Amino acid sequence: MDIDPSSDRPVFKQIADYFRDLIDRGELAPGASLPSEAQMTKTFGVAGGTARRALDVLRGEGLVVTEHGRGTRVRERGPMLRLASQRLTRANRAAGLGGFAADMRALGLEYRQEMLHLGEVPAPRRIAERLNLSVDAPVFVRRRRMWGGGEPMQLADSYYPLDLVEGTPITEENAGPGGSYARLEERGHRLSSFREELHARMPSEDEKRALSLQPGVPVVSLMRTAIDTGGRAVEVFDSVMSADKHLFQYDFSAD
Amino acid sequence: MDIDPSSDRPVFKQIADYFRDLIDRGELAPGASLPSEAQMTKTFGVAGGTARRALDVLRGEGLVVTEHGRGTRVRERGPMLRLASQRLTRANRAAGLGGFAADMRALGLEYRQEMLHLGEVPAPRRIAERLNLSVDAPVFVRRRRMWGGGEPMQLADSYYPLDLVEGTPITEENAGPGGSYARLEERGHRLSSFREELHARMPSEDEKRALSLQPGVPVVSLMRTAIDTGGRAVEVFDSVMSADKHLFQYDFSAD
DNA sequence: TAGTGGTCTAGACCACCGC
DNA sequence: CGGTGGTCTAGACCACTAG
Repeated sequence: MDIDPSSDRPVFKQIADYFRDLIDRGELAPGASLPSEAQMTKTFGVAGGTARRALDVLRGEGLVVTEHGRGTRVRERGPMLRLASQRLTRANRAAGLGGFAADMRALGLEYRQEMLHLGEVPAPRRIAERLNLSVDAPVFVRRRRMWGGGEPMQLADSYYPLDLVEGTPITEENAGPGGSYARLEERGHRLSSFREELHARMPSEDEKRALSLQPGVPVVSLMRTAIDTGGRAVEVFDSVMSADKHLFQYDFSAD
Repeated sequence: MDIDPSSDRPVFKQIADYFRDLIDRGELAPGASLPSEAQMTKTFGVAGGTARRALDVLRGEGLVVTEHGRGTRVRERGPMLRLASQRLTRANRAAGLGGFAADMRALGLEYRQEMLHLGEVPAPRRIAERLNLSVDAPVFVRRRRMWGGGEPMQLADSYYPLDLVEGTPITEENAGPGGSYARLEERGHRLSSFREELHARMPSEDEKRALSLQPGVPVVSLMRTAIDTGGRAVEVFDSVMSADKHLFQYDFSAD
């Protein structure tokens, strides 16, 4: 409890250090309660604001979660979804499941998708670049929120050149068995390769809401471009998901 | 400047919203100064603590950086390093550069590595699992901090089974041309494949210091396992780097 | 209702920056 | 030196949770 007000290190950081240490060492197990702010003012001899700032630090690091009126607890971490590049092989697609559905099925979680938008939009720059179109050229987008195990798992926007999706179920809410990749292949665009680009950052306010993110949890943006055997980019899949719940695995040759 | 003290939304969040909006819309360009806290107390009619909390929010989101005595500015984002899986092909290794050195060379940044530790350590669980050893079995580690363009870029620990590195330059500060992968191949362990596992999270205090991370910037943990043609794991490369400065790209077949 | 967190104030004092 | 952020206090008032 060694808080030293005369130290160079600010008191609120010392208090944060104290609890971080307890958590790291497992003496405060996930789910365990931290003392209330009022308690801390007594045991550490500080004002309420100072106790509060210490907790702010831990919240910002994602170590604890606070519920108004109930107190502050050590965060419990759910299992992580391991997204391996093999999930997108033809064999897996042939099983009749789209990418995300297959992932969730593998984990035994029930799955559902919520369609947020379906229709033509002008291509944002990052999409246009990858589809080899000009910025603001019309593209077809399927914008949805994917749920797994009753929790929002990712925001996923799939973009397609218009000519590839007209008259296919890709423009409908249900893209059919095997997902939209299966539809593209039926239409003669046999998929040849994927490029995935990953980037982590803090979420925007909207993303925090849409994914029910705790404070202090980053998101991963995954952008996947699907290329057909003719070398044409036929889809850009642009998604955002909680970094907390996802781990990405890629296997590749050393040659 | 529409701050409404009677709104449900807390005043400090409204102030944060106001500046976030200016930044998003580009009206406050990277490098531009925000008003001082004292200024804000006047223009928004709030106490100092409230103005400060608004800035805390923006700092936590990584949108602004504050320098003591100098003020708060919109963060300037440096260029991102694109780490493509192709960087580890044999052709690139043959060019005589280790993985990181090649990346930095490609960007025209000068490069240097700082050795933090070189020697035997008991294998942590995550390493032992990947090298197929038991936990705490002795392994050889090269623990270093990589610098690029004068900034710390990553913390990188390479772990090796003891029998693979004894008597090789891998145990020395300079592993020689082509890096340790080249040494392993010379010793008859021709590399066959790599597995990379990525995961993003907020940094620990130590990582923040070692990588000079701004508040509100997540890190990416990249763990790479190198497999030789005999199917043996010959190295685990365990690294942590600023999410701000790195983007990861993987190309793989759709078959 | 008692206990918890959430917001806000007014002011003190210190530390760092740049002129 | 004046201006900037950084820490801390003491207290008011509100909102949510649970018994």
